[in-house]
Amino acid sequence: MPPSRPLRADARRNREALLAAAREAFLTGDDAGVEEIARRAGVSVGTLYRHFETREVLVAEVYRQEAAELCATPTRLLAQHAPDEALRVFLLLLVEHAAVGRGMGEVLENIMTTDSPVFDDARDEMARALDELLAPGVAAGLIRSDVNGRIVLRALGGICGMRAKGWKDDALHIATLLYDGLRYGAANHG
Amino acid sequence: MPPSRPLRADARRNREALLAAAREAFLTGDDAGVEEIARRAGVSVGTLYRHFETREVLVAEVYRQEAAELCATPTRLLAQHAPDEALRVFLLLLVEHAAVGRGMGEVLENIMTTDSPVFDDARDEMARALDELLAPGVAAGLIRSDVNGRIVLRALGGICGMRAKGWKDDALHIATLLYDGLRYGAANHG
DNA sequence: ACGCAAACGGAGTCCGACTCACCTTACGGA
DNA sequence: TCCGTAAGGTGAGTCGGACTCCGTTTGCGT
Repeated sequence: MPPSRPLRADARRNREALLAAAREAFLTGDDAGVEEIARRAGVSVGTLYRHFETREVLVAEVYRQEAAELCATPTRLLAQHAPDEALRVFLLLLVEHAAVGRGMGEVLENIMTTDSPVFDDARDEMARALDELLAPGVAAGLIRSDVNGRIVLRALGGICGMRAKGWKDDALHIATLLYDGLRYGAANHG
Repeated sequence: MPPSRPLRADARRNREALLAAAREAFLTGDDAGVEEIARRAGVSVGTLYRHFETREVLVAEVYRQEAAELCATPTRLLAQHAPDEALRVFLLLLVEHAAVGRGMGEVLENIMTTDSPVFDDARDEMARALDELLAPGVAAGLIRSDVNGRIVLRALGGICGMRAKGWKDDALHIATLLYDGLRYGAANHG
């Protein structure tokens, strides 16, 4: 049920501006405070808090859109690759995605490693996308059957949260380890 | 070079008390602030900061001791198990260790996924311990050769940072995936 | 045009890490 | 044994960032 009454025009504009400013801030990882985000959006903190209960909710909202985009790729990958290869490509893609800005990685980590209801939507969506990616691999005996989207999601969380200097190479390396782990117990593995 | 002059008696006592209070607070995960830790140690914040530059340094110091204990186990495990089994047991042990208190997990995550010089000692020590554990497995063809302690450490970081409710089961599951990933490319794998 | 609910502004509160100017005390030397 | 002094301790205060509150402004239905 969408809000009983549509937003007033100025309110909708401000909401958009806030999301845009927040996206800019979070994805480039310049960890701006709420004050700064509001300023860049041309509104006051009060307005920011009218639209988003907490900073975290704003973060979640920004990221929900990114996640939606990411969640659309499994279908595309499955159309172009064998199930196991599609999974491998997706894992690497995720690391790339987290690498765009440090902010992104932190949000991904929060989505993946916490229970926070704020991220429920994004989490469910991504788990579903991963299930979609895993199922054909399992069916084909390329992927072990004792895993599901949620587990893979949680396993990826750690990778995305890495904050060390040479983290991207390490993350790719670890994604490969995880991928191989996912194939290890498969019917046709070897 | 240890401090040019030994600590005065009262200073040493207070330092001990602070470490004890901090250990208590961090390992039980009741995330106490510096004020509270100082209070429990029977000193003021000023004194806390005389001994530890920042809260993080205090955390690091508390954890260095835990890490040292953990780092001693690989040798013991190798004496009792085949190299690959020793590695498996160690990974599970680490999850148990992180489960003791939520605080511990967070510190482990920081050690593993950041570059913070504050944790250099603990990190080096743990990477060395893991190398010690990996080497015989690689030599025996049971573990793939393209990994090292640092990589495994970073991979584990994510697991330890998990804050969700049913995290421990998931963590064990993921540790298994990682373990299998580490065996996947081994000479004798299959 | 008018009224008013919806939305906005921004000074102010809260909270936790951290600082600093001043006070206290251990302890080595006379 | 007592003194000088530097090491050590104290806690009110600063700082920064998330969040709140209420007086003011404004879109929009009538």
